[in-house]
Amino acid sequence: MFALVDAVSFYASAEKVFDPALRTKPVVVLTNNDGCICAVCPIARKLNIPKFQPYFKMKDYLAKHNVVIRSSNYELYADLSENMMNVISRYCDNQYVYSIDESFLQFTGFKSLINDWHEYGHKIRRAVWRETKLPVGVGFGTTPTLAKAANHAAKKLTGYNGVAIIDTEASRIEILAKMKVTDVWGIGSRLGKKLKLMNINTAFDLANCNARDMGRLFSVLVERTISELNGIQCLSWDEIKQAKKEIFSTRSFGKRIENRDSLASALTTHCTIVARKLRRQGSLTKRIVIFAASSPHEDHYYKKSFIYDFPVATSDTCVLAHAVSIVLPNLFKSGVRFYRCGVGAIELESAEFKQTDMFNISEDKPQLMACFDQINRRFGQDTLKLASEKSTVPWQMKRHFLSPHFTSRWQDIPKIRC
DNA sequence: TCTGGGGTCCTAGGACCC
DNA sequence: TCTGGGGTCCTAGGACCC
Repeated sequence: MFALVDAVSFYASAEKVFDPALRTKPVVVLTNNDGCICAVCPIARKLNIPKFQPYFKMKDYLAKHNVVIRSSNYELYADLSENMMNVISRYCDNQYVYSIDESFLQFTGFKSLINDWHEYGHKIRRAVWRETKLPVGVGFGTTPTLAKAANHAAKKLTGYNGVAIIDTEASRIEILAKMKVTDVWGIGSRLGKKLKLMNINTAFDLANCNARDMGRLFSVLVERTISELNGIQCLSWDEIKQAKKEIFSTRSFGKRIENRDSLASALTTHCTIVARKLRRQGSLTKRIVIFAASSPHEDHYYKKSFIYDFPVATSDTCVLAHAVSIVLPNLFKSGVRFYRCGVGAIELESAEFKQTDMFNISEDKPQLMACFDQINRRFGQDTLKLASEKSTVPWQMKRHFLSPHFTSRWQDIPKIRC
């Protein structure tokens, strides 16, 4: 049995944790740079506010309905996520954190203790609410994809009230028949359109297709999804947990930049993020891509990327940053109003089995990096940085509606009056 | 005044090699 | 009469997720 536990519109719920006055109000949260709406709380959902619409297009509508707007406060969300995951981890013997607000659970050693999955799901919900004030949905299923489907039912379909279980043929059919095909994990809007032409509308319709045929028609992913919907497990626990094959850091700028130094400092910052993620995963990269672009919404779209190969795989921030300085003269073009840039590690290998070079030309300083990570983990991500990142950041994100840093800044810690 | 997220993986097609 | 393989690497673009 698998479970998927995730928060109800996590970012919006997170905003309500330390600001209880918001709990009865419609709240939406915007992406970086206040670009799009990325989280809509259940109250706001009733106003038919769509996700991933540009904010400026919805601005008037939100104002008209007195919707509370917040910029993404990732420092806060990361802390609340950690608290939430810790509580959940007590209820299983194997947890995989799949995204900031979702985790898959396995109960191998717990089975004898659980005689009622329904009651157990509610137990998890109550504990998370009691300890973190975050509402979660719990879905149980015999495959990861069915657990995802049950989770969808728990939160979106009427009558489930936060917990749903797919463990029998009847419960499987009941839930899948009520789900749109595009609500299935792995089926997006594009595939949804094509499936509709084939008269496949619900998750149950899809489950009844021949997996092999559909695999040939679309992709292996679709084939696996169909099998999983039929209770045939294709994604093993290890596969779910598999190390990432690519690691990217990209961002658009708060305002356009046109000078070379700013672009250099932004790219260096992306290097530090990518290198940090690599080290956390225990990976090294042999190859990175460095890119910069103007806005695709403007005329004269400029986009350029360079591949940089390292002689020896690395996860050293300084080595990655050096690659930026080499590539930059070819990437930067004066007159271009840069809108976005990024760095991606695209050929990863395990740090455990590092291939060294006969002449030992590696410039990695693993101990320095370990120290670097330790200090930044303890005192905040910006405590130590490369000089080339610069301290003044003209390209910083727009976050006009930011809530206080309740958990990560002394002066923002909530005060309780007795 | 101007404004449009961020991350990961897969596939198809071309180029090249033996 | 018609016919010619199989593997790897690279890249761009598509698709999905939250």
